Amino acid sequence: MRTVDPAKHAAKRRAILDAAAGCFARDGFEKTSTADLCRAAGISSGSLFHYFPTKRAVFVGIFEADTADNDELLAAAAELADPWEGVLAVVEQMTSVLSLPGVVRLVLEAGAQAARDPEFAELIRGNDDRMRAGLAGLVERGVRAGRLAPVLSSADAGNWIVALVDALLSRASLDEGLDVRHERAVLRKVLETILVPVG
Amino acid sequence: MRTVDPAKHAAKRRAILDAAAGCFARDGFEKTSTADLCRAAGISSGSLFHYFPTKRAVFVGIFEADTADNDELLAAAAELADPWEGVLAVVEQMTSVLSLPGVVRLVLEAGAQAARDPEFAELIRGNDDRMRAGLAGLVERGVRAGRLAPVLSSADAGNWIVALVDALLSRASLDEGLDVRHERAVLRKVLETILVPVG
DNA sequence: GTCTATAGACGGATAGAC
DNA sequence: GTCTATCCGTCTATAGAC
Repeated sequence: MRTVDPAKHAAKRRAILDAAAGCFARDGFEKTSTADLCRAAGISSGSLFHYFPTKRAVFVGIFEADTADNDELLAAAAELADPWEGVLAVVEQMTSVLSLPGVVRLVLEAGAQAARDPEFAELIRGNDDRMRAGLAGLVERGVRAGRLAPVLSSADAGNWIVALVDALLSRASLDEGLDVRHERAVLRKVLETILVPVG
Repeated sequence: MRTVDPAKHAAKRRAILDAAAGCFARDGFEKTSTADLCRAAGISSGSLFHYFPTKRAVFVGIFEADTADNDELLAAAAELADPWEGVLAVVEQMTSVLSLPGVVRLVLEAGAQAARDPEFAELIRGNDDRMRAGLAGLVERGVRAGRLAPVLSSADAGNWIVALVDALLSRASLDEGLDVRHERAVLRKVLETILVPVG
């Protein structure tokens, strides 16, 4: 008999990843034990290692899921008529997690882990690269349409938009009382100064 | 002993911190064992715990030492006649560690640790605050002298200069092959666009 | 004999993987 | 639940300066 239901398998996997994300965000990768993961997901240790070969695989799995989300976001932005609006939409979405401390911490943890896990770093960098390329494309379109007159090349602009968002995230994680609304406004001002929307 | 030699004690402490910084940068806080620290510093566990009560205290000690360094840097910059040059000097110094992968990784690790160690976060944030305030002061002086015409308030400018540098650091940690020279040039261009040096 | 500095063994606890 | 490995920090012991 076929005891394998792929949909159910994927759903369980996702449920484990969701529970694990909370653990990793709260305690970090190293200090999260596999027992913690089992408890959070409400499963046995046998079950955990059925779905993932190692603790690391659980952590990596969380960020593999991000790739698709980012592509969606960029595709949606690319469909907007105004590239400047597209840039703003992407930035807004990227900074929307500022109100979710767990996500910010998870990003921090990913950065630290990537520093000593080259394979994982490649995954993270791949995600970032897509984001940078997508934003660079939006800027380039804006330039061609005469909508943007950036002081940087499109490629540099894409890179630094992502960098600015990252900087805001990391500061938010350190400064609990940060005025998110204000900083987002300043970020927008900086973007305007660099990208120079026209018309 | 009456004859405690404070200089010798401080020197040994510093030597341990230096050795530890390498370990923490390479392996992270959690994965660095106290035995690793002892090996790196060439001392015994008894000695290590004579100078520091816990492993965490060693880690924290590394960043406590930074406070003084930053203050020095800001003081030196404040003495320059031209505030814009002062800003550039500070930024140059802050980004000089880009070629030292160890330092970059240590910064990453600090961010991750701060996310779950409020007391340590306060130390890091304190260091950052001084930096932000110092830069804001430089910008403010530039404005009063008619040397700068920034598109942001001085306080916001100080905040975002630090953010820009942080952004560059975090990107460098992920992307080994980053063209540091180019990115520093772009950073300078961005600073010029935001701060608008006049004359 | 008191104090600092050093060394290194050891214990109780906990981890990951199965 | 098992099994092996590892870890942090304590504890005891030794050496020398006063």
